[in-house]
Amino acid sequence: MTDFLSALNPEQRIAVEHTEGPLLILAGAGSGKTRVIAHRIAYLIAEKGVAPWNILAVTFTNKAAQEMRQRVQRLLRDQELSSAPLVSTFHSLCVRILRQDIEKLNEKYSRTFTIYDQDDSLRLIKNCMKDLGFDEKHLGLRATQSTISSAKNRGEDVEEFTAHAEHVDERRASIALVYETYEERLHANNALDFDDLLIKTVHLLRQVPEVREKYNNKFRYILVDEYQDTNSLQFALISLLTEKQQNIAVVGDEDQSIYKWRGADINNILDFEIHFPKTRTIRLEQNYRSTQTILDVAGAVVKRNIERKGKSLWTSNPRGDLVRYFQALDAESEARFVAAKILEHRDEDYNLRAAVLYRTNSQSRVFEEAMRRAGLPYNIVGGFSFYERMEVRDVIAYLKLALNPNDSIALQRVINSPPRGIGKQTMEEVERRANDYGLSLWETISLVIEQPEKLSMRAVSALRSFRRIILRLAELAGTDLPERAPVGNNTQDTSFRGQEGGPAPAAPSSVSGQRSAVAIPSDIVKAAIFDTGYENTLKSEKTDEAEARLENLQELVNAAVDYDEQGIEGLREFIDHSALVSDADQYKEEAVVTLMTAHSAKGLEFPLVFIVGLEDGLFPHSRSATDAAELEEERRLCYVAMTRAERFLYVTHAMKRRVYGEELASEPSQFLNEMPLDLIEDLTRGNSWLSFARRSSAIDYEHGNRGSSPTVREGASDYASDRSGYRKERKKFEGKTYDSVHSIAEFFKQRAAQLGNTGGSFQSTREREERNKSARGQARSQADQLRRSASSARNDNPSDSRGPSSPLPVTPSPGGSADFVPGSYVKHAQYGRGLVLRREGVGDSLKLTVTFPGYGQKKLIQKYAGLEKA
DNA sequence: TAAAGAAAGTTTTTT
DNA sequence: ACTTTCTTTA
Repeated sequence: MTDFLSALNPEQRIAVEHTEGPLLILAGAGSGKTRVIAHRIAYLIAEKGVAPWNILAVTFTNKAAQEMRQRVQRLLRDQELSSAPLVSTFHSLCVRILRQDIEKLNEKYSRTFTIYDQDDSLRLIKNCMKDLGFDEKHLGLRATQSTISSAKNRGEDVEEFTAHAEHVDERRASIALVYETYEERLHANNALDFDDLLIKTVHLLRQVPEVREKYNNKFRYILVDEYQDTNSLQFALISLLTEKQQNIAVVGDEDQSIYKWRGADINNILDFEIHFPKTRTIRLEQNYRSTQTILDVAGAVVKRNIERKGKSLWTSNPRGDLVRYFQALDAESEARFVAAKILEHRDEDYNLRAAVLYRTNSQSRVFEEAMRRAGLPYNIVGGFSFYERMEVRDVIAYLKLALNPNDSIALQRVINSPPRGIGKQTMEEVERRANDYGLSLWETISLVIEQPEKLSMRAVSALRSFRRIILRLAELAGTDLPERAPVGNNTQDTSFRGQEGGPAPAAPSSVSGQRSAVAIPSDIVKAAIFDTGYENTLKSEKTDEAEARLENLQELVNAAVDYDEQGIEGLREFIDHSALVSDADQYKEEAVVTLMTAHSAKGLEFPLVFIVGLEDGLFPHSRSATDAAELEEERRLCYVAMTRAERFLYVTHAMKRRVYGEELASEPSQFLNEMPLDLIEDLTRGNSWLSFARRSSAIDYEHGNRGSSPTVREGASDYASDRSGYRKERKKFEGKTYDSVHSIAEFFKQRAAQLGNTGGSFQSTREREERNKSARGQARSQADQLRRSASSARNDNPSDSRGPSSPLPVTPSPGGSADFVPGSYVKHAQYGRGLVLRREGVGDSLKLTVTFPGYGQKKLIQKYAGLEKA
């Protein structure tokens, strides 16, 4: 028999052996937590004789669940098992429970409920807003969705939210109305959104003792991964499930909490010992993944967080190489650099897996192109997942309709795709009458065919053919449908589903009178592609794009084959799966290069990691800039990204970047400044932000120098020798020099002060005044200035490089002289001719950001820099 | 009604 | 830059 303990270190062993009672495992990055969970499950089964079906392990992503399953399976490959332990995500666990027992909740939901993913939910909210007559722009569609979602996650139902809203403001009151309508319609569609999956499960467990009892008895041992990211609903769910046994083991790391924005409550892990009094706590602090250097650099960054208990992570791994840094000109050259480096590494070790981690999905495109050009096979996680592709969603919508024709969102999606002559006007009429009668769109269509009223014959026959298609699919799926919609009464009986908690739909008088054998899932999927005319329409297009779409649909059929044995329940599972797969699930271990967001990378590891786009406003993201807590979350995210690396870590940033199609200059990320510079190797050719940061310790002064250039002193070029001096020596120049190097420190201090951080603790009064002045100057639209400078830079016409006497047509900054406006050219004794990008402050503290060819961007104090117009 | 062309919004992270 | 949505035209 396998010895499940010998491969573990002492702490890991305790974590595995402590099987009874609450257990909190505080596991640092790379400390082998997945290993511990897998061993624990195997140990419970093999050594403690626990039945597999009494074990539940919960993760956040399907990918993590799958990995866990495989690991357990590998450990137990010698055992004869009657079943496998349940390893599931929170959401699929909820679906599993609800598909069994939701009818016991007595909220008139049937077991055949539909799951609305974010996109479906957004469409529904949109419909609600439209019908309520709210202006989508004014209220903000997405903002409304996220407000409602966070209310739901806080456990605020419509009544509570409305009660709060009435006293706040009009906007919130409007959202309350949308919330109310949204909930009504979800219910009328027999649909649950992602939040509902958790909410309804918690309700069910809370309100129905018999169900709670059942699952308490079933799941005698519960394990939760990434516990720091659980929200209050997930906590409630876990508490309810383990109420009786209290055999609950959770694994987490406060430094890797990156989902606060989604309602994750860090207190769940911090207060675990309070929630579960007899908790045994174990710390796993030995890192097996990364080199000492990578750990040191990552640790130095996350140490800046104040909201942190702090723990020490150590490793017996070698020091390894320095972290490598590269400053790119723009996003394209950044991507080229990354591709070139991956190729280089592959010359050494052909199987070296690499990851490129970015903050936002929009950054992925350039990297995709660069990889393709370099001939590197890559795998992209996120962005457009397979199940998010239009054609796939369309076919899934047909399938959803086959199982539940009252799903109005699915119906709206496909009623006219492929085009079958049911246009906007027709749909508006159908929707109007659906509202009047209080029927679903599907029911209304049946009614409208009988009584067309305003509708043209053409529209009616189009509707009739659509109805036939759905009836046919429903028949294949074995869904019982009433021959006709309940005609005539205009009461609000919108849900023909079971009033008494039963799955309702009518008597077993199916369409054709006799029930045909239910088809297997893949056949129904095929029918949804062929019988709907979808395939023919795509085929007749004869474009490459249509070709690709057809291939995707073929892929969908292939995916469905896996569910064939399970019959109609298989189809339902197939559809559930399509709603619940996440981006991270597309990650394939075999891929040479994986492109993904830092968020998606959580839980993964790679020998070679690139963290790209380390720029102010991007990473950390500008949306986090106003809030110190959010900035700390960004920092944790950066920490997560860095600790993915096993052997080689690269950090890069670009000088400029297109945002919304506009080119903007970018500053290096403050996180770069937080890395120990002596552990970083600069791969930039020529001058970079980093080389200036290093040189600062060797610079005495730089103001007023003309002609001769004493600026860069001895030792400045061999920064290798004074790497460590940077921070310490910087202080002595405070408030004296305003050269470009100083401005870097100044820049970061300002940033810290804006965030209300303690970063500016050693600033002088004078500096504070300076900052206040410059803040006023900054108030002007940065984008506007850049647009101006960009346009004049493009135009090399000498008349555009006018001196102070004829400035560009820009508003002069308040109170300042009109000299050196953004867009004009200046001459610097050392750097030569440069373009003014930005100006801040007035009078003596007038500062200019100037870009000099070959030297990059500099921030200069006009008074000292000795600038001339050029 | 559908296709083509114009305008506007979009990008933080995700189950 | 790119995609969705609105407007015009056939």
